[in-house]
Amino acid sequence: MESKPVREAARLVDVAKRAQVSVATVSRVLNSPHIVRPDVRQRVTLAIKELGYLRNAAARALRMHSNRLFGALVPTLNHAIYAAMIEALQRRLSERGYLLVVGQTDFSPEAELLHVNALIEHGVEALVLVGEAHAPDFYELLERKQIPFINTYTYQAQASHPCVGFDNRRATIKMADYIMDMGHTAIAMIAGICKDNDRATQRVEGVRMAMQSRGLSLRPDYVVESRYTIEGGRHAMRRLLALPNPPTAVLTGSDVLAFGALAECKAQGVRVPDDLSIIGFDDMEFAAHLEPPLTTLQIPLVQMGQTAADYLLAVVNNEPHYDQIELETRLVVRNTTSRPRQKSLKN
Amino acid sequence: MESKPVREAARLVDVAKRAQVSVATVSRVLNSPHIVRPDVRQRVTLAIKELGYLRNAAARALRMHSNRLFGALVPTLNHAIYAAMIEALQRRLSERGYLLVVGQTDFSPEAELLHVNALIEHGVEALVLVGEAHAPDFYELLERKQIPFINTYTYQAQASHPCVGFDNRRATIKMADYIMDMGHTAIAMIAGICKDNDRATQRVEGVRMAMQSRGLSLRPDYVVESRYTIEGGRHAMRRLLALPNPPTAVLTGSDVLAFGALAECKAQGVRVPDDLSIIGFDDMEFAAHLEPPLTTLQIPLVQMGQTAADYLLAVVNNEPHYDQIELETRLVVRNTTSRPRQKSLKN
DNA sequence: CGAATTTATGAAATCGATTACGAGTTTCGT
DNA sequence: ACGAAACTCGTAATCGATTTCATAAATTCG
Repeated sequence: MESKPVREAARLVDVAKRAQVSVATVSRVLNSPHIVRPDVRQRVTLAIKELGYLRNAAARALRMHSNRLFGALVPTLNHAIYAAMIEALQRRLSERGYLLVVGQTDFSPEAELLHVNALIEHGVEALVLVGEAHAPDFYELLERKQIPFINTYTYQAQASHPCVGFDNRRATIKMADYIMDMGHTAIAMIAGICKDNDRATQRVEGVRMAMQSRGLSLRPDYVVESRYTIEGGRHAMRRLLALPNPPTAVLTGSDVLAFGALAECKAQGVRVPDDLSIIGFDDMEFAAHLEPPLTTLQIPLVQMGQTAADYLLAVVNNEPHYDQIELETRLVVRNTTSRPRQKSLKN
Repeated sequence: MESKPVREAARLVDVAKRAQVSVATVSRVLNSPHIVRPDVRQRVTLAIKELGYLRNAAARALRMHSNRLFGALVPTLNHAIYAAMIEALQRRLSERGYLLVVGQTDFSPEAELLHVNALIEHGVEALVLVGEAHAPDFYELLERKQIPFINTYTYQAQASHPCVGFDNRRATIKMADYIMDMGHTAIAMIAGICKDNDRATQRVEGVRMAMQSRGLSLRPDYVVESRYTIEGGRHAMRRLLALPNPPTAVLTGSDVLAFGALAECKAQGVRVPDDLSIIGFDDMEFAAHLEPPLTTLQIPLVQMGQTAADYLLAVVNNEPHYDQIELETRLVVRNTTSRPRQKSLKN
């Protein structure tokens, strides 16, 4: 059918030939149109349109040492909190003409290290990471390759690496203080899996610290780790309710866990908040629509994605910027928290 | 501080020099190690390690006309169904040594067209798309540039483009048949925004077709479109309940909408399923944990992502493949559906 | 042990866009 | 109308990895 074997993609020289100019000129109308005479510019623009010419980014990147490509490594995209951050990040980058390639680490530093090699080979100019705990080789590699990056979901004023987010310890301290102010002392924590997860670990630490500073202590059997699923939350709550002395308040490391905890309570006839108070973490959309509406800690996910983008954009363009950026969290009090009852649960 | 201005990144020639071989040889140990003598290979491998050499993908892509880079364009990452598909897609691609760049179209064909140019310039070898309705120029561009692609979340045996997913009409027909079999005739639909969204549109059509084939018709005021949020679902349900003759069953285009619908019912004291039946769409994790557990249609999101990856991988490697792939949906009956009551709701 | 193969290696061309440098052209003042 | 300054534009080198082709080394075999 096809008579002439058409070159699938028009190149700069093809445009040049058609517009009767040199490749340099075509390149110029592409990159700095103002230095090209209007009539020539128009001829070239026309040729570009007619041929449907699109730049070859590989050639451009090779010559320019820049790709307009950023990378992001998150534990998984299948958790709303990461997806929401990435959504905002991608959107902002796209506005600035950058592309985003995503990788998933499954909460594993080894997987992260593996991924980052591929990303660097592909010439990403900057990286968005999650958390501050990365493999030792990881930081070393980024340093050696001079790749700007930023840790998200984490903040420490004295952090030795760029970061944007919030202090995970202070976050759960806020939750614990609130619940202790209400009079609770039997406080449990349903956390994410802490291994290789600095955020989950710090959230538990925050609760522990807050309790200790009031002379209380976080009992080991009151700390249950679980995967970030509703089922995980249910399972953890089941364990807590089976204890001889169940807690009167349960703090969680995620709204998803709180969802599960709440569901299990209802299944077992434990009334929330009368018998038991629950606090979530993230303030996802469903939190306000649970029954009763969930008291939780709001996290600025969208702002975090945008800020991460802005930070890296500033760095690669040599613009001024702060290296540690703290964002606000906010305790949203709804109806899963109340003062503890006088008598203990088992009665 | 820095005495000698170290070249930030080692190149192939640097490795060659250090290993006392030519660049050709280094390239060979990288790409087809078996054809180079073991001792030489070892020397080269050592040099690569010592220098921390990483391939320059731009140069490689320029020469090879291939990037090991795929693209995906989804409406948004902030909806679990897209995020879950992308998660599976990315995972599979990563196993095969490919990177994935993601873009978001916000359900807008124009945004999609804009994005795809950037993706092609960056040399993506193949594209994963959502739905079958794309801008006219869009298909033409992909055709001209010879970029393999596949439409997801959609299936038609006679489709003129590659696709993997399910027939959205048949999906809601299944739901409607089920609810009609139970005796319902006053059936409403809470759909997504249908403009520029072929899946949402077809889901409404499916309900309409199923009803018509039993001599019923879908009343215009029983179709409410709304954004894919819980609040959107609540709002839509509020509209339906305010009708002079509210429906006895509500089909939805998403579990998120069903969540909202259910929440609104509870807020208004409408008992589900006694007064009103609700069916979701997607079978997300929370569906099983709502109160009562949600009857819904299960969608093979993970399988869809994997299959899309496998399809495109097969195409770019000239392996055999089917162009239209149908995946199974399954009605998961839980407790938000029952026979309608004898008397109408308003009584 | 030397000729015929087979195998391993290197030199150089190539992919496509950018840009320093220099040549050619226009503008302008006097 | 002539020369200087200001613009435009084209030639050719360059980015780094791959690969063809030719040559050198190793192996086989009579």
